[in-house]
Amino acid sequence: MTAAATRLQIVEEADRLFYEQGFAATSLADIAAAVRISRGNFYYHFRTKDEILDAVIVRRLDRTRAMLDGWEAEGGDALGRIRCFVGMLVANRAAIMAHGCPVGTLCNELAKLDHAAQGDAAALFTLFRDWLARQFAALGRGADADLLALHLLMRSQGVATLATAFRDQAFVDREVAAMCAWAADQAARGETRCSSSR
Amino acid sequence: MTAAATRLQIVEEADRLFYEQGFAATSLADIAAAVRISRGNFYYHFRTKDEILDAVIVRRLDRTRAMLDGWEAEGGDALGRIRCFVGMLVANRAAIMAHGCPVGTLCNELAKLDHAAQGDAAALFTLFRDWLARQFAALGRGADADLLALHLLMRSQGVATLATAFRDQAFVDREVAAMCAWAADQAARGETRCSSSR
DNA sequence: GTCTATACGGAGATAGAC
DNA sequence: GTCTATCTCCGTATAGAC
Repeated sequence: MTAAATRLQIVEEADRLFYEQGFAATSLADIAAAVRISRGNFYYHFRTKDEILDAVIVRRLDRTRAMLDGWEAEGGDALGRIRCFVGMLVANRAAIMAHGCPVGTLCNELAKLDHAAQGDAAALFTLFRDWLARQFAALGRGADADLLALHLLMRSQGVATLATAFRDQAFVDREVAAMCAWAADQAARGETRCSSSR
Repeated sequence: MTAAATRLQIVEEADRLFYEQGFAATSLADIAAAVRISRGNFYYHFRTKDEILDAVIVRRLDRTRAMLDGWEAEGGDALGRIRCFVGMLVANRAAIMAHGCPVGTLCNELAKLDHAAQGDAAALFTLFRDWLARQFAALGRGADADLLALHLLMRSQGVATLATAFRDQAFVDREVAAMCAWAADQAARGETRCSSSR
């Protein structure tokens, strides 16, 4: 096995386990068992557990950027792209009901640990925030695009937290529909403003 | 020191530390140091760490009930009582930006640990949910009072999570104002339905 | 690159003196 | 009731053979 391949596997399994069990509750032994290497080998690739966390966050940032770029490339309109974002809650419903939102729960955990990587994890939110703001701007809501982005991000986080606590699929579906309706309404207001300013 | 007094102090300090640092990250040594007892003494009052968690949740349930009863007794209308709920986000803003919502973060952590007390922690949410539903019912929204309650609870959770990640006071204040406006709008719809059905 | 063996500290929990 | 001393296990991390 090449060093890069093993390293990648470690990061992949760590990513999954940190999400499912949390960062602190996941031991290096857990990760080593998942990758099927010895605990000792581990330290050839990373010096500390925190270094793995950094690598996991970098991986998540990369994959999130790729996902957002993919939605952008699909060729729909901005409202359709916003629906892609909201659709994550449906696509990952089962995982979210079991383990919450990967971003929100990581940020919460690192905040409680007062961990140095707090800011890096929050950058994941910023990626979504800025991307959403660009979509709202494209809908003619440039003036408060960032506020609308934060609002939608906020609702997705609330849905994820309650979905985990209550394990209620119907609740998720209802709130997702409400978020889509809200987004469409915001888009309509953007249109109105355009035509009224002509 | 009487047994009851020491026990109470343990639960109080554990409550605070579980909130600030998380359940798993708080050691019995941390709690013992805060209460200024030895680690050994600890086991005179509780057999396991999980038993302390149970006691902390019971305490939180009791205090939450008392708080909700207090808002009920203050004598305002249902809309005012809903504003009391939303106002928690402002009153506890600093703590929430540092450690998140006590209920949401506990539920998230216990879900990841697949902990037996998951359901007990979720009962804290149910307390707020049912209380809010009663307020919406009083506003003439009996038909979808529970859905409205869940929606408001959802938004409060989303605000708490993003407040922790971004540490943005202005965001909290804006969303709180939006929640109050939304609640007033829901109340108005309740009124309308009443008058139109006359 | 990967392994085994091990050091070392801190966790939860117990025993028994006072 | 509270203490000190101790047990055992598991965590991260290191050393050195292969």
